[in-house]
Amino acid sequence: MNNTRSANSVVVLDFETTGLSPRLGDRAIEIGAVLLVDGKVIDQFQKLMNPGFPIDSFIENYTGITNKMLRNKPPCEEVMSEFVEFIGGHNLVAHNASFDKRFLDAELDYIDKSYSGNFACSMLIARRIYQESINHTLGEMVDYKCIPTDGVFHRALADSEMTAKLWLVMLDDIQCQYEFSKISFDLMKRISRQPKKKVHEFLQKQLEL
DNA sequence: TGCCAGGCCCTCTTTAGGGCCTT
Repeated sequence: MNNTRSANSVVVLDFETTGLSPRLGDRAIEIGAVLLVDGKVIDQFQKLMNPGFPIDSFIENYTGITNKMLRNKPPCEEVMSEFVEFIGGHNLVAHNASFDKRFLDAELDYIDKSYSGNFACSMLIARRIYQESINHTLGEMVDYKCIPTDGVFHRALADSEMTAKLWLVMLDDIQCQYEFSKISFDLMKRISRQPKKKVHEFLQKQLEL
């Protein structure tokens, strides 16, 4: 179902992990993701995984994921083998994508697998198009854009669903403000790379092309 | 030996420093 790449499809993902750095031994403990096609969620993925060592109390409190919950869960290698099939050839989105990309790359290295899609970062785009917001955390963006939630934060599927909604709101806002008939994933990536002060000028120029 | 995230981005910048984001 997910093995084809569409210009209008993207997998929005979020990891919960044992810490901030795979290079220092941190591992994934949960992956959540939704597949967006033509602006609609048509599939989702959520699994807890056992990192092979106890998680500390900070992570238990931060995520609500406990050592007891992970005790009988499959190892990261097994879950990530399933998840790479879910990703297929789709492009990828995450909030602060550099973090999730590091963990995705590290976990797939363990099982000698890879993916072909490109990453876009919803946080970098939000910083450019919502420059007046006090900050650009996922929680603040949800409040700022009045995005409905079920009140769950810092769990992988809930955060990936909120990021997906934010992604669609940003597409809609850009499309309405600049009267684009269609906005590609590649254009969103290019927006995220523009200097903040030149984003407006960049988008206006795109309309003239 | 001991320490340890790392990419992005702004500014009192570029021979740097520090805040923002993610867990």
